[in-house]
Amino acid sequence: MNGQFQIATHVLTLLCKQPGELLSSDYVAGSMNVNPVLVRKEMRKLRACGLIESKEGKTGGYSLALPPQKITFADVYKAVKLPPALGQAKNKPNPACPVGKQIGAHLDHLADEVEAAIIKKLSTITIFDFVNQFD
Amino acid sequence: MNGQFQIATHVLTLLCKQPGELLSSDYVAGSMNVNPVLVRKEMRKLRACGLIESKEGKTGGYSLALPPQKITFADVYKAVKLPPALGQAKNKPNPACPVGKQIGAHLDHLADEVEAAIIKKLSTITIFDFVNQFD
DNA sequence: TTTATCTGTAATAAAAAATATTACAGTACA
DNA sequence: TGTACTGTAATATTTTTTATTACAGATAAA
Repeated sequence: MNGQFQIATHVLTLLCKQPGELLSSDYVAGSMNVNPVLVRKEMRKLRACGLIESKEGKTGGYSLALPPQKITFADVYKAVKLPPALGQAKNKPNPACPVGKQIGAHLDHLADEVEAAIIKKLSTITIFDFVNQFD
Repeated sequence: MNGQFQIATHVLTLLCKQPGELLSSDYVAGSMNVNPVLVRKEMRKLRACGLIESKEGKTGGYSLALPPQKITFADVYKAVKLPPALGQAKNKPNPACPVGKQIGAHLDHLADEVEAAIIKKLSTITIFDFVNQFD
């Protein structure tokens, strides 16, 4: 189970709904029953990609760095860096086998195509679109 | 790390390259440095979806149930049943929060769209295409 | 200037998932 | 009847994810 994308999306949704306000990791974590440190870890990734900003110290917290119309889920997906959708083999196949020798490269190519398809789909949906679905 | 899709693809590739022969789980497992029981588990899924056939007893083993031109990676992906590409949250968000109350349904919808995009892409590539890439 | 409340980060523990191993019943062929 | 497979369960090991604890550093307010 991997809820990193969900954490990132939840925070971005809250930030989008409360523009101007700085939200703390404790507040967000409470709103989603998750540990505050996990929230801060995801926020680090989002900040590294320029999607959010953070302020330290008392009255510190997180805010959007871009208008929500400019943030797509492709940006979120890339920032969060989930494991590949098709998984990843742990063991090296037998190089003496003609199939084993080559299959790694072909599987990598297939995985790349799938990641590209995911990103293409996600790039069509912004945080703004997502939040507008809420009542 | 999840190598189930890779195991299934590796076996299907070997079966495609050696048509008519029955391959044993031990043979395949040795060719990819993986445990034979894992191979048999993946084969059960592929058989449940009608992609392969198996024969018990001495001289038993696995073979394709369809011509490789008829097997797409979408079939493989559905058979193997990987965890969702966007992950899945473990904890239920706070229902008292207006965002927490609704976000699950919206995230599910997004996940469905991504799975559909993956399957659409994978449905364009057959095992036959894949194996033809090999020297 | 001191205190309170945040972020940032590391270290460690606990929980969950994937893989490996062992074991053995059942099947089919020689 | 012995051999070599599949099918499957039970268990152990390894890996990954999540939770917890701890604390340094930053910033605002008392």
